[in-house]
Amino acid sequence: MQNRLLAALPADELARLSPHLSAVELERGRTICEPGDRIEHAYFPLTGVISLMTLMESGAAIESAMIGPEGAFGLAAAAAPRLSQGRALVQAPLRALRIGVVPLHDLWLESPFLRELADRHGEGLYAHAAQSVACNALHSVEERFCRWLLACHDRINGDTLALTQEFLADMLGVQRTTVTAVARSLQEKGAIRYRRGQVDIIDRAVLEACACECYGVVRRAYDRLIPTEPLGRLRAETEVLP
Amino acid sequence: MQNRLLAALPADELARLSPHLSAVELERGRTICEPGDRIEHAYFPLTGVISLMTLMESGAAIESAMIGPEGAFGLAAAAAPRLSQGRALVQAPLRALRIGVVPLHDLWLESPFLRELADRHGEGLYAHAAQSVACNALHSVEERFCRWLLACHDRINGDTLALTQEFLADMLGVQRTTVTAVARSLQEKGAIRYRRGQVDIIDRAVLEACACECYGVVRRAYDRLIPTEPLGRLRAETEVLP
DNA sequence: GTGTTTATGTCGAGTCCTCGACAAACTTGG
DNA sequence: CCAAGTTTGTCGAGGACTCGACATAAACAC
Repeated sequence: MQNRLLAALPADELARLSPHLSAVELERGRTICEPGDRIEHAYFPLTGVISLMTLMESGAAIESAMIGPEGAFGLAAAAAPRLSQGRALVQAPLRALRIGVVPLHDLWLESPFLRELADRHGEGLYAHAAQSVACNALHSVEERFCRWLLACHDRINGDTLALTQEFLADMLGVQRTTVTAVARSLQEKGAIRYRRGQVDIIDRAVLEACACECYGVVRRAYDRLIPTEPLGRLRAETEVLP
Repeated sequence: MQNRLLAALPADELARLSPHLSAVELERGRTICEPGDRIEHAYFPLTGVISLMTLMESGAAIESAMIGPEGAFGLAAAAAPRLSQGRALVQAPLRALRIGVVPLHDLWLESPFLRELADRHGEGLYAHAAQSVACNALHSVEERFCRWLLACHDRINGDTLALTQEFLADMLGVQRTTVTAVARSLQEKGAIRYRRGQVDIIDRAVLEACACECYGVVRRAYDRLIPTEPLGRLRAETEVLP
């Protein structure tokens, strides 16, 4: 798997970035940023998931958006120093290319492509969060559970997610007992199999049938926003995309 | 009241923008953009509220963020042509300065201040949406109702909001009967008074006590992000802000 | 004023989810 | 193997909100 943002950069610009990119692997559960931390590096996932979490006074931490190989964490800091709004948490084991914000800023100054990609990525994150606002207001826990599994599955290699029900309950902002009930129901439907701390995706079709529209909406938004191949000279400046 | 983004621009740059700014007044209920529409103008509210709504297949339309004199609609289109993600709806009667995306883009090309403000504003919108994700998952309708009223109150002149309970129910993504019950409860507490199609804010302190933390969190996020006075030459590029 | 439309009030059954408590099963470390 | 910790299963009472249905009241058109 490769990173879609890096893949969208023209080859010569990617070559300029390369000397500053270093490969990192981060285990599940690691936090990249806490709220208010200054963003020091941008991460371009190759595989794995970074969850952007909103922290509440009660201690609850809920996922507001998800970043995988289709995007990057910290891209907003390419333009100017930024503090992290929420917590950035490694949700599924991460292989990523990392770059300091200073060299990233240097390329950002010179590359209209990178600037355009950063803007589009920001739009994608907003689209994800905005959809989740409505999703959390309107959809059942089962629908949201399936949506979340699918989004995660898209961003990892393999069909196995390492996570506890307790953890997932936090991400969705619901009780653990509710997650237990939903997980059992989905297992009976043949969509997943789970054991202690692990969920296997058995049948994506069933999951998609049980998920709300939000999964597809967000996925299509990213597909429109983030190209899958390098931007041509003209396209970046003229093509009308949301 | 004036627009905080315009107020944050250096005087000479604002002067360059001025010839292209035209004053507009839009009545409540008017839609500025539907999903997928190309954004043609940016709006800098002087007073009033633009709601960014997420539309669902069911026809439900839920507010994901709110724009008032602290921000602008369509600023993302300053960088490059953009399509509207959701519906932009005039929520409270709007007096705004409007500018075509073309002249806005021209200044954007030359002004690092405008670019920085646009980025920060995008961060603010994301913060608003991300907070709402958690809010909708965790907080009661009464808390969210109060939060919404306060946010709206901040952005208008006066203490009266023209809206029906049905409409507010849609915005919050709940049943109208639930809104009716909550409104009555708040009236009994002396926080508001309402009649057909109208809500008066009587006691902000009571509303704040009944609202969830999200109101303050989002407000402080905007206060950090969007300056209240013109950016100095150095500040825009160096000051560390989220 | 009259009739129509729109907004609000009310009621009750039903559902989804919460919240606390505790038991059972698995995992890990000594 | 045993003890400790963690994860999952289960139960039940209760609450918040849904959903449909219908009554009432205000605003508006004519």
